[in-house]
Amino acid sequence: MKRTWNQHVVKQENKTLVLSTIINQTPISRASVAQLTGLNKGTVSSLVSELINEELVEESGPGESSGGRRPVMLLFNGKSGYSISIDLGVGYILGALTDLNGDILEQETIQTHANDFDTVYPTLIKLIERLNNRSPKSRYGLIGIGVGVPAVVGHDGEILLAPNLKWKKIQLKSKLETEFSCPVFVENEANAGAYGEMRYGGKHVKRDMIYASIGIGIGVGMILDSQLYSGLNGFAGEVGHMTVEKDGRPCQCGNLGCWERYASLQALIDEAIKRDMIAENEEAPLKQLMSQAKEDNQSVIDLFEEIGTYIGIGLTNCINIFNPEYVVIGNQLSEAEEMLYPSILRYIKEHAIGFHQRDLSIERAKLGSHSTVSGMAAFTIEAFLLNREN
Amino acid sequence: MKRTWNQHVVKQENKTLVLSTIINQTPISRASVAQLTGLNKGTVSSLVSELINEELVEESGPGESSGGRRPVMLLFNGKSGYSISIDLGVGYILGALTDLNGDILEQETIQTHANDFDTVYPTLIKLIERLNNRSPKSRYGLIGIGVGVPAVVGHDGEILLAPNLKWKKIQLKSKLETEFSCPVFVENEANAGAYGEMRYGGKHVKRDMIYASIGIGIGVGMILDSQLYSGLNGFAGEVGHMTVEKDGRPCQCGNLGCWERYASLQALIDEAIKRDMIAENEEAPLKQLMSQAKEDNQSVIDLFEEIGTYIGIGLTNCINIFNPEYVVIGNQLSEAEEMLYPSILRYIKEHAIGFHQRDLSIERAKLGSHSTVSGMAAFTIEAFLLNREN
DNA sequence: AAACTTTGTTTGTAAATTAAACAAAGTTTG
DNA sequence: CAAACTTTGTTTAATTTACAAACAAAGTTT
Repeated sequence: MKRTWNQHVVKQENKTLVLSTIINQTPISRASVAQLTGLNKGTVSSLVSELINEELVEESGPGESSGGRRPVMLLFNGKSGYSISIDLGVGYILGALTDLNGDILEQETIQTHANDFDTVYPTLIKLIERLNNRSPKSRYGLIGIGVGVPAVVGHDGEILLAPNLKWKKIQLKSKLETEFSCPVFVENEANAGAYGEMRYGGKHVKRDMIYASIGIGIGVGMILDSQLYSGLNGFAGEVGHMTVEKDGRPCQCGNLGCWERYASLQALIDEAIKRDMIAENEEAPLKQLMSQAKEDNQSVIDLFEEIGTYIGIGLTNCINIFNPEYVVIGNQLSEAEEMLYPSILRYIKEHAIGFHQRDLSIERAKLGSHSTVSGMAAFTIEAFLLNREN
Repeated sequence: MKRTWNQHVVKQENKTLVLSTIINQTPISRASVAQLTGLNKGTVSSLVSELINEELVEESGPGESSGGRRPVMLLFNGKSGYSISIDLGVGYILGALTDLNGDILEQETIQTHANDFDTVYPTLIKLIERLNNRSPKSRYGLIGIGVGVPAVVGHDGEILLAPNLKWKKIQLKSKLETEFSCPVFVENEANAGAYGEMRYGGKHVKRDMIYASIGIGIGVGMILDSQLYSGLNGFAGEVGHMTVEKDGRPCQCGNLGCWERYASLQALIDEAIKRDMIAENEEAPLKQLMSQAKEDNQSVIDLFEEIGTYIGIGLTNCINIFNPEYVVIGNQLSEAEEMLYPSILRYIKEHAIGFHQRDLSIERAKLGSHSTVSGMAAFTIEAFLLNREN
């Protein structure tokens, strides 16, 4: 007979609750799980034994007694499956093989010279195949593939527009699903970065967070109430095109005075060229400028301060609008932390609403260049763990 | 014996589901409820009979047959309880008595001349008492009181700061709860307005919406995924203090170039005085200016266009950030629709990201000056209907 | 008028949680 | 050091709830 739908849902939810409690509080005893979740000890016991059968949970040795029988500690088994995550950037592809803990086991970066899809796609396929071949044997094998792209991505995983890659309307998700017969997730790179920083970027989960991905362009991922917010069509967060100066510099997007034109890596490069600090075809412009600043070149230092101030302006807007707990700065420009942060922090301190500064932290991305890849891994893993029909 | 928690929750959720289906699709038969919710016919029958006992649902006559036995139509009974909602503004208090449908049965506006709490509070109490006395007899009586204030309100209902009222740290919620022994809800006026427009402002519920309350100041309420977003400490949405011009006009908040300094009613008045269009102590400045504009006073028309353009700048930022389905403009300045909208729409059309314009509508608040009051009613009613322990 | 349809109720069953008893393995205390 | 207490984890019986299926009621169609 078919399962009675709602009872089934209750069980599934409780099982998921038990599993995520074990993941978050590992190692933990059955008794503590029961106390934390509010479920009955018996219920926890039976659900845990199912999870052990499914190889998602393991018993480790006995723990410390607290005045009675010693508890049997439970561990989440992150080795029962693997995910492959890709950070598909402009000029590079970063691929990573992770276990279900999100820990990176293998990784590979490829420098790309052409960005057109027909060149990139075969490279991508081969990269995924190589990573997959290097994955250890496991019960569930490859549980999914996640790809982060600097693009406007629809809710259905379609790449609608990637200006810097010059891509338009590409069904990457369904192509990869056909190729590898496993679930595929495609997301905006800043959204993925935000999620990665929330999940793996610190001791405790961050409920309300703004992740500013400041590279060639600026993207912002928003975590609101512990959930990624992505708007009606799945392409919110184009905060880079927020007006910060009326009748300001023209932007490709058609607007004037966009934040991105003042506070991105591209803006830094453009200004540096204009001011004869670097050559137009400089290979590593950011490194060049950073070393000049370290050599006390005052005009370069001033330029960094200018850019920092503009970053501060945009972040202040975000803070006033969202009142987040954390602001996390990631992607390439965050490498110039030393030169930029003082002016960023100064602007925010002087201009953001006082209330909103009370519980606010501003940090550099803890995962460095792996924010996006880790976020995509988290999406993939959670989709697998939370939506199992079992 | 105590209820087994999770089974209880399932039943409660299903009952709530049945009830909201009846509310949203009224009139509807048991069979249709079963089909819409996916619940079994028997389950629906038993839940409906409980709801009828609780006087929340009524049977009306038989409906149209569709080739078989005629269905018994079910109606939501909005008369089994009443809520009182208050829009506590600067210079006025608007109070309304509503039924559980959110329909306003009685209302009263009081013009206040002093805004200090010790003067306003007794007036407020008397207003609520008068409205309560006028309420019909009903099973549940006064199910709650909702108050919308132009203030930063904490999650616990404390008024932290209301600059225009010059209030600070006022425990309005607990005071009123002691006074009237019923649940009390205090919310920011723009948040309430957003919620009101979502619930009662049109045929279908709006999932992603920005409600801009443009009065003396500017507040913005955000509905994201059908939920009011209010940030970590419950005081997000101070979008009025978003920088739109670097090194621009100074604001009381301490920042420079805040949106509110360019696009609010106060900004309109300030500029009009500066340009000698109205006197400094003009009683109804907005009406004055509107009639001047209607008399083809070009410089006044230009001023409205300027303000409209600035409103457009801020709204464009919101659109680019949130990618909402609807932008709704409410509060006093929305009365000047005629003079402002062309320039607002023009700016947005020319500057917002194209993708985000695809499914976007920009509207004037459908509920006019009742957005806030209706939103507070919705909060109160839903808290009652959805959180009954029964 | 007989056959079919749709609505709504009733009845027996299956699934899942819970409480409570019990077993196991420590710790504390007199 | 043994008896008493504590904590952990399992087992069992009871309870709750939803569901499927049968049934009753009230139409429509042929």
